[in-house]
Parts: sequence; structure tokens; C-alpha cells
Amino acid sequence: MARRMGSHSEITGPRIRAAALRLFARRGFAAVSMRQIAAEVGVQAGALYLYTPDKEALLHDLLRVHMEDMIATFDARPAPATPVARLEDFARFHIGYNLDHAEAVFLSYMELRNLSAGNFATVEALRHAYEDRLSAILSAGQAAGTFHLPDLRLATMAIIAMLNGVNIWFRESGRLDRAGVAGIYWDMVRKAVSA
Amino acid sequence: MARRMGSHSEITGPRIRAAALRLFARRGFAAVSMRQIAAEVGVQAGALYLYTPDKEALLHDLLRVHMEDMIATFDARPAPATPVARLEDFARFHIGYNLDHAEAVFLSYMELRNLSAGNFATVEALRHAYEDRLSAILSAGQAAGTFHLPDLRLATMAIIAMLNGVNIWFRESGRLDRAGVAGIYWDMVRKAVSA
DNA sequence: GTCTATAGAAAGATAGAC
DNA sequence: GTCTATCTTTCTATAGAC
Repeated sequence: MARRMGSHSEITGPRIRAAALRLFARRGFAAVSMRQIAAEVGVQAGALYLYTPDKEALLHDLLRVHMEDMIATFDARPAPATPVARLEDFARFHIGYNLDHAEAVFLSYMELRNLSAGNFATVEALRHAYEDRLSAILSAGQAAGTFHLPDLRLATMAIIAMLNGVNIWFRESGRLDRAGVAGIYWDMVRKAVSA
Repeated sequence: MARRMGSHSEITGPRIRAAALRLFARRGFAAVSMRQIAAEVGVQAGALYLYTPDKEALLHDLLRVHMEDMIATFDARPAPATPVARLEDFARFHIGYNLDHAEAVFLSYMELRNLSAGNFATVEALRHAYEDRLSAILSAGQAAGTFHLPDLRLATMAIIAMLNGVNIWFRESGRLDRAGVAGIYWDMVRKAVSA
């Protein structure tokens, strides 16, 4: 028996989230209407409310799932043995993951202010959990005498900010490919934490 | 003869821009209504249109004036003699200026997408003009053999991104004061461009 | 599960009185 | 220069048919 027409819950949900992610990232959360999201998916605005209680919950879900996926993907990989190797691994992973998920990364920095206090807190906690991975690497290298950091917390923030910056200007069609960019950034990161 | 009541063009214009800057930065351009801006200033919504042709022009003006002021302020200062001293001067200026104008800095990165193509181009050109100041310093140090850069353009972007990151987490009431933060960041920048 | 239709609120911008 | 009033559009969210 064929599925009844108009019944597509398994695919409409993900399509709504994909459309919302793209539109929110490109135009901003407040500038995107539920009608625009529905039009992208090919359903009516009212149908969206079968998948999300309201617009903010849709944003929160996108940000939370993004952060959870980033942490899980990082943790699922084998960790190199030395602090230096682990730092290089982090730098290359971060650049690659961010470029692969540029819209979600952009959203997760830009649209936090559109979350209610509770939703904001969950996303911030996830971000800190990710940053703690880098801090742990730096701390281990510092203890081993490999790294020389003026300040652990500031070094963490400085490295994250530097690596995040790649997403602002990188284009696949540009002068350098991803591996080339990652190699150059790793060189600067390595020197910044050395003696 | 006393000024007629309700005539305040010299002060209302700046007050509108100040209110728009604050509201746009905190809630986002699209999320702020002309009525909210007017309420902040203490006038009716219609009165705003004596000072701006529309909402986007108000945003464009804020971003353009911000970038022009940043460049002019930087250029008005005496330039140190050596590339190293000029780079340290740039790092400290950039952190200080960004913290002094946090809302405008945030706006000028986040709300570019709400500008029309022409307005976007003028702001981008100003941003590049500012970045060129840093590139020139790095290039001079490279030529003198003081700096060792894997890539001039990427080093420029990496340093700007790293310094911009301070605005995300810095609080006046925090563990470190501005000079302390600037000193630590300068240490990391210096090492990143060294041999 | 999706549709049409709509309630109710709020938006950007303008007209004309003062 | 500012106000009140309003035009027109658009928004989020819901109700009820199918």
C-alpha cells in the first residue's frame, strides 16, 4: 500500500532544519520568516509547527545539535600521543570542521542573543566544553615544558579566535587549499605557544 | 528669543545614531524596530525620517563612520620606527580601540549582510584599508628580516582575528586589566611572526 | 501530515496638522 | 522639528477541513 500523500514526517523535519540553518545563517534569525522557511521546504507555514513549538526552539535545536556534533566528532578520533601532536591535530580538526559546517558555526556565534536565558546557557556550556579540550592540550604541554604560555585561558581564546577567522575569508577557489591553509595556521599557532 | 520648542536638530541626530548603535548591536538590526529607536530617543517614529531616508541608511552610516574613525584615529598617531615596535603599537591600538567601541565593532562584522551591494562595498573597502595598515607593517618587517611569515595575507588575517577575539570575553571587572591583556596578546603575536 | 484561512500584533514608511 | 494618525504589508501562531 502506497504511503498517503502529504505524509512525510521522516524527511520534512530534517528538511525544515536544513532550510532554517541556511536562511538563518545568510539573512539572520530575525530577518527570516517562518513563511520563508516553509517555502524553501515546500510546505505551508502552519505545517512547521508540527516539528517545532516556535521559532526560537528551531534556532536552539540547530545550535545545540551543532555543538554536540562538533564535540562528539572531535572526541571520536584517536588522540595523538604528545601535546605538540595533539595541538596540531586540534588546529587541523578545528579548521576543517568549521569549513565543513560554516553556516552552523556562524550561527552559533551570531545568534546566541536570540535565545532565552535557559537555551543560551545550554549552548554556552557546550561551547565551553569544546574549548576545554584545547585548554587541556595546552595545559599538558605547559606541564611537560613543551609550551610556554603567558596565560592558559588567554592562549585558549586567542587560538580559537585565530582559527575561527579562517571561515571569514576562505574560499575553495582561492589561492590556497584547505591543507595549505591549515599548515600555515598551524605554523603560527605552534610558534605562538613556543618559548 | 528662545528656540521654539520641539526644535533640536543638533542633538536629536546624534542621539538617534547612538540609540540605533546600541540597539542594533544588542538585538540585531532586523530585530530592532524604528519605533524602538524613536522611543529610546524620546521622539515619535515618524521623526526619525527627518534624519535618515530609511532604516538601512541608518545602519550604513553607523558602519561607515565607525570604520572611517578607526582608520583616522590610527593614522593620527605617530608611527614607531621599527617594524617590531610598529607591530606592537598596532596590536595595542587595535585591542584598545575595539574595547572602546565594542558595539560598533560587533555591528561592523555582524550586520554587513543587511546592507545593499553598494553600501556593503564602501564598508568593505574601508575594512580592507585598515587591514592594509597591518599588512604594510608585516611586509616591512619581512623585508628587514625581522619577521618570518609563512604567508603575508594569512598572517594579517590571523592576527586581526586573534586580536578581535578579545572583545568576545573581556570584562573590565575581570582577572586582567586592558594593559595586561594587551601585553599577553602582544607576546603571542610577536612569537607567531618570529623565526 | 498538510492544507487553507485567519486572528491579532507589529512592522516600515508617509501625510498633514501644529 | 515633532506630533498624531494611518496606509499597507508582513509577521507568528492557531483552528479546523481533509
